[in-house]
Amino acid sequence: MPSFDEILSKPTVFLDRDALSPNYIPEILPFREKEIEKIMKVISPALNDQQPHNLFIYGKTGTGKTASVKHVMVKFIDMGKETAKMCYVNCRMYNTRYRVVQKIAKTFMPELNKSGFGLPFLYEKLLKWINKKKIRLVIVLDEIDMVKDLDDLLYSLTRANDELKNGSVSMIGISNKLSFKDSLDSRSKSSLYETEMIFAPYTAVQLQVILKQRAVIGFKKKAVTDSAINLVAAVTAQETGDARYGLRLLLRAGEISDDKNKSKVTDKEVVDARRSVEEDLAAEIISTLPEHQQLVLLAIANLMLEGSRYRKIGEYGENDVLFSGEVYEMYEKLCKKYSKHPRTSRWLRDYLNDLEMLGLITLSASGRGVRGHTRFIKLGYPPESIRRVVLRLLNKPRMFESHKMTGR
DNA sequence: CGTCCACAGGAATGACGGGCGG
DNA sequence: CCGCCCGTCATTCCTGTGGACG
Repeated sequence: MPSFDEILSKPTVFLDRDALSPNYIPEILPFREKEIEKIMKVISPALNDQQPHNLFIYGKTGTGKTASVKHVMVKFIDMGKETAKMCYVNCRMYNTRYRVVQKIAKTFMPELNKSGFGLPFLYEKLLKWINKKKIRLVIVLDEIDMVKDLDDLLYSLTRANDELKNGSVSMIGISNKLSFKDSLDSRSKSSLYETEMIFAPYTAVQLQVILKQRAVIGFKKKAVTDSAINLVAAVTAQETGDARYGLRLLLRAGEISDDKNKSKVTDKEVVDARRSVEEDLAAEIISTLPEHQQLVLLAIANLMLEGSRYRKIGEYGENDVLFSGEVYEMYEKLCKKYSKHPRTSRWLRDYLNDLEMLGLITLSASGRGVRGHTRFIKLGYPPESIRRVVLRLLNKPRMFESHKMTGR
């Protein structure tokens, strides 16, 4: 049995692992100077007792949107202006109008930190506070496309400005989906898109610089070869250009070196790391999913592996697409196996949309119809990985929420 | 040409749980 | 403690779409 001391005294290539976390905000964000300046420009009126324009930021995952905004936020707060406030809301967690408003209200008025208050009550309280203190409030809505009743939320927040005699409310919306723009009604669209910014994906060369910057902080001197970093950058650029992916790859490569008691991270570790990172990313998302959604994923993965009832090879171009009907059948079968009560097929249709939002599956309209309206379903990750991950979660379950009633 | 199939997604409903005021 | 309000989630019911089929 090893002791903690033994484990901690093991040699390691790391200096500060936190620097490799996607949440780490470095002093300098390379290749985002212009973007940061623009964000500062947009919200600067708040520091001057004026109402800033709303801002919408679009860019693929891992292009530094959140990091840039948070960077600006730190500077904003450093100004120490009493009447200028910023509030960051991650809409993945606060995904309804109610939850968002509650989050904002409780950030500034901790005494409201409980549920049970009605939305109008919280809203009034918030307005009163802004009005009384003449606050210029800037709300950052990260992953704004996750909000289910976004139109209502935007309406409430814009309308606030009509009701306020003093102070104002502005928003910064951040999204990695362009398509969700269409689902907004035109009034909220025009208010949210007063100013618009686009973050382009990093190029391989830019990724190299970014990764090198983090590696210097995160790893011991000379612990990573230049060639390994370049490989990570190349692989990442080739995948999606998602800087987060690159960081994770680097971190995992370091862990592999430590496991093997090597003092250097080389190309070989990067290659090995690549295999496990993909599965990790999926596992992370899947583990936060409710049980029934996991079963749906398992159903899809099974069908992809075993072949589908309707599908004839190559019939609809891609030969690995599924219909929602067969997914539901398989899901019912799995429910039986795990003795859960299946939800209805109506529920499934809504949750397929949710899973698409998370990037776990892809839905595409069959268009000029296979069967009227039907969507093709594809997995965003290799089915073997998904199956492995879900089975692991299903069998050794639930440290949280285990007391929740499942059946009926 | 009408009907049916297989699906999409809107609206209404009801169970549930937290928190309030009395 | 009770009844009530509120938000959330799943179910039920329903209308709409468009190719296949008789």
